[in-house]
Amino acid sequence: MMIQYKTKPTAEACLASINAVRDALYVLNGKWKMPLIIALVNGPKRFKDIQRSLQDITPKVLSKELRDLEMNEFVERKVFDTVPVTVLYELTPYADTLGPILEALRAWGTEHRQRIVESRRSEPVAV
Amino acid sequence: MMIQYKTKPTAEACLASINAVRDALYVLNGKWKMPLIIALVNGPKRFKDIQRSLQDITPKVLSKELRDLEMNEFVERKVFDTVPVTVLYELTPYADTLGPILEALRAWGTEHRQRIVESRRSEPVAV
DNA sequence: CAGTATCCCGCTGGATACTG
DNA sequence: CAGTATCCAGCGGGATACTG
Repeated sequence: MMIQYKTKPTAEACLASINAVRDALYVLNGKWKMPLIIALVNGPKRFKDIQRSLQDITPKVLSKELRDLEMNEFVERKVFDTVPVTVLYELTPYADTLGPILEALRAWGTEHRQRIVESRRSEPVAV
Repeated sequence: MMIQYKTKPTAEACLASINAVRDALYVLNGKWKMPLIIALVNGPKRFKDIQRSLQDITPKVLSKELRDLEMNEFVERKVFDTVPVTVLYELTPYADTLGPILEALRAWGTEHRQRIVESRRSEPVAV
């Protein structure tokens, strides 16, 4: 059984789970948000450094994703008055509450990749 | 700290985490896949019943999502030779490995909704 | 460095209607 | 019931170029 219920699962409990997951996905949607948060786990980073961490994200998209994360209070933007200007992006304490989600995704993704690789190995080679 | 590392986190470990999460998101992407899986947690369901569980999903989209989940071996489609035909969709054991992800999303989504509701309460009412 | 400005393509996914 | 067919809007998101 996937989700452990204290009591026998009712249709209402199931619906509540579905809606809770939809709420979560609503703010974590898209290709980049969760990887981006992970990129900031080890401490604040600059715009360009995040771009490097995420490999092939374009500045437009990164900018938009960072704004989204700011609006949802996952990320704080800090500007330093240097020349040229320095900007740091830092996770908020609220972002830390995403820990279990990210860890579960990381663990599963690792296993999943392994599974794919192994199934490829046992298949006839397609040329 | 969001993700617990056995040793001091290196840039490589961070990159590995990012890629693992990206792998996971690749097969779980979109608005419906995870809610759909939850809808099947309590046992196999028929097409129409899934549609009802997910409220406003259209048959076209549901059909496509189910095919995607079948391809990734999360769901098995079983046809029964009744009149009219009966089709059941059932989770595979592999879908069960998603348990921690879904539970983490459910728990976080529940808290998050609560947080939003509370912050709304303390704000001036916008008319 | 830290972004913005344009352009644009493809996919997601909704509306509606129809079929075996 | 269990879908498919068509049509279509929106936007996620990439490419490229440019700015303070």
